[in-house]
Amino acid sequence: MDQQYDPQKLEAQAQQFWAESGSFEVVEDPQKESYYCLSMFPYPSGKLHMGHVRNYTIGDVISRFQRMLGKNVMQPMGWDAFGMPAENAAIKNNVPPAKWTYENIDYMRDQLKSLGFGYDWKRELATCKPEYYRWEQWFFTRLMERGIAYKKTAPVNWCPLDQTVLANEQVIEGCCWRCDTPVERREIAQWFLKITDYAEQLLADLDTVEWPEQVKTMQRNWIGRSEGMEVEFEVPDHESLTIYTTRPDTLFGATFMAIAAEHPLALEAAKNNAAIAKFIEDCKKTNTAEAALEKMEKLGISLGINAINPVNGEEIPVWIANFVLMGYGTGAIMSVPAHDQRDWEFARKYGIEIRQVVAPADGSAIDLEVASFVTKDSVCCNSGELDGLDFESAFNTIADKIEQQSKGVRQVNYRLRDWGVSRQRYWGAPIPVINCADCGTVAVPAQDLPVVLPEDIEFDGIGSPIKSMDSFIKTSCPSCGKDAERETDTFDTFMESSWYYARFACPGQDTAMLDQRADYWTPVDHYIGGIEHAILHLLYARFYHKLLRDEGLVHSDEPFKSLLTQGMVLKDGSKMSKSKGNTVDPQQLIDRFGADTVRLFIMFASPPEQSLDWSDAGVEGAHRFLKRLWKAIYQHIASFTSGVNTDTATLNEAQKAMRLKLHETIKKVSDDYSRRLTFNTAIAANMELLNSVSKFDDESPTGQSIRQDTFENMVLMLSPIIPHLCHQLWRDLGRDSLILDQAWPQVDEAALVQETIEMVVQVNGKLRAKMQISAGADKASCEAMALDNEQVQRFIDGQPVKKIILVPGKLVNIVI
RNA sequence: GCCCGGAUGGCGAAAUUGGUAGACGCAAGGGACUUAAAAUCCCUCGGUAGAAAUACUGUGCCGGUUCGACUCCGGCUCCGGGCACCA
Repeated sequence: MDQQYDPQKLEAQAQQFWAESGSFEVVEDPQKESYYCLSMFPYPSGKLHMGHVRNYTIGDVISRFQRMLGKNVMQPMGWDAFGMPAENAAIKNNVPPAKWTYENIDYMRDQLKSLGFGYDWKRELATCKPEYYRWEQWFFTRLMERGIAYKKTAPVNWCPLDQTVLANEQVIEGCCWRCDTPVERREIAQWFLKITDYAEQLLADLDTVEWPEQVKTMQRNWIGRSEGMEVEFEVPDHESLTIYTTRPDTLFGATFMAIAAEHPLALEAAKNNAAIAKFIEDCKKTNTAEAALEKMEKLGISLGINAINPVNGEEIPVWIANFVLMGYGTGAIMSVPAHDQRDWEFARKYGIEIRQVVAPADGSAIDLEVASFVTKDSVCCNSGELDGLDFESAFNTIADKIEQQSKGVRQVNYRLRDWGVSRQRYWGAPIPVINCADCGTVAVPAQDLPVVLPEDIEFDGIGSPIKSMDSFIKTSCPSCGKDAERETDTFDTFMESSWYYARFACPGQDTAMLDQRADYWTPVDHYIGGIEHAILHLLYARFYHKLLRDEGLVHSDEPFKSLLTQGMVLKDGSKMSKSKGNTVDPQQLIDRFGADTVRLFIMFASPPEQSLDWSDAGVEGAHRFLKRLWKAIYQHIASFTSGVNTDTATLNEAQKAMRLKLHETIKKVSDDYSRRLTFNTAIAANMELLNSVSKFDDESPTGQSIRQDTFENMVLMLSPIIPHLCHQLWRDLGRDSLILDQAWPQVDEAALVQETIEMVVQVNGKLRAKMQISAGADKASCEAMALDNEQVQRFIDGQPVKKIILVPGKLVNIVI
């Protein structure tokens, strides 16, 4: 064993050993319990950032720990390789997106290897490769057949100068990022997947997964199930207006109707009213992002026509309002300003009546001059036969009546909208559709797949190059054989990331999307990734898994059994990003301190779900611990001769205390690794253990054996986090087995038994004394000893004791 | 705007089921070793008062429940994440 800890040398050796022995290559083994540990694959942006290092270290620690529990662990890695940054880089550096992407992948793969992650590299995939996306294209054609994929118009951000579609992130304060032209909203035909058909399942199955409650709540809110009614309002001389409301109990309070700018009734009115046409035109000049829509000023214009309220026959005016969207519900609402805040603001602005029709159930007063009153804990008033009824009774009474009169129906609605998968961009998987003048949209037949994205292109950034590439576009109709054109839109990159986890199980499969190996490995046992993916990616992947199931390709309902959402990596209180200039390059730290130091610090600095504030000084602290550990073991083996021999019957007090500390640590650390996933406290416990064993200077054969046993267990416990160092130390401790294949340490319950314990004594809940008492002491003797304590007597000061609360083994609280 | 989180010493954090607030580490200060520095080792380290023992006080703010609250409840403030074409 070297006297000095030399991470560069030792890490290179360990990594070479793992690569040469194929230590992390796995195959299906029905005899062993499988464990699929997956970290969200990276976008190959150039080089690893600290968020990646954190994500992949967490996954690697869990994988190595599960392997020590005897499971058949699969941990793959790949590349989420399509997306806009490659296009941006292409413009900036004048290099084709494909070349840029492949070079980044090569560089980042080396970085991952230098961090010692235990990936099965034989399973590596990149989503931009035709052998990957061909199955996505094939699956899409299956979804077209099943009616899950369909085409409809939807709004996009449009730059009128560049004549191109913009992503939300390319719209800066309402203007095009490239030419600063004000952006417009434009309706174009796009492909959608009917995720709304699966809304109920996506909601219900959330109860079956072990995910953070926070994420489940976010998904529930996103799906947004609501029970309400569609109600029809007659409009004299026009088609009637159907609205959706979750509050039919407030129908008597409707004082106007509001419809979307794209609503047929609005478009009809615009034909002979210039002011209305102008207003509709203005509505198009807003961003399509929800945040922008919600923050903009509420504006409207009256159509000058009235609708008839079916509950009381009242005529109320119809307005166009910019906060009503055609894509939600029916594109029309009834407005009850007294009991909806948006309606309230709108009514105040345009001087519309605010009529209270429900009051707080607890009888408290409300002030409609200040704000609307919206809770469902309410009682009806000013509402005819509904007066005095609570929300539920009023809902049912009015719903029954409206349904009897055929003026509306009960309706469950979801906030969730169908998934728009078309992107008007170049660097993505081509949508496998051919547009024929006679046959319409025709799916590309399976034998003609993949539709390969041309990679050798000139990219100017203004529009996708394949949109003007005849060699790509011109083809013949698979149905009638006549000249036809390919679809030039590509898929949303969430399509690729929605099924990669299943494809990892089936490397080399080139005749099918998935095979039976997917059933051995999926669902993923543990999925690890950023909290920023809590809704979109995780919801789409859940949806896709159900689609795969319904196609018979997998046989489970959910893709990810348990989920760990890691927090952000921050520097000086804000997220590390290039734009803020506060990034720390992991590579420099790896080169300087070694991968183990980086892994240790990142796992020690905070628990995985919390944000992590980067500290360069903390890294040095982590490095110091590794040097201390090395030195302690070096000194130990210099004098250690005997084998491990701990005859526990004859131990002295210090020896018993050392074994107690070791087994307390094993117990705590096992719980931290398996149940709590708090690796920071697992590391802290091992630091304490090192501090204890360093003070344990018993050089007797028994003492040495206890020290050897302690070090062996410490190295085992730390090996998932600092695998290179532990790989070496295990051998230096005289073990010729491979630490990777060692079993996780076992707690010796006998070592945990103590004769005396410390109890805390409180007077009126305040800590006043501590006492040593025999572990088996009964209630009475605990109380007697506590009352007898001098310090306690001082605080009781002769006052009568009202009661004594005893928490066994912990504390006595004397109440006076 | 809507949804979801978070806030504990100079800093990162710990306190797992309502039961000793600050484990572990960083930084800082003092000391040992050294010609010197680095490295290493030892000591101190929430605040106030005190030589000390110790006392009081302290977990973003205001209030509540409880023998007992960082932990539970109600109301705020500030910070972070997501909001459907960033991944």
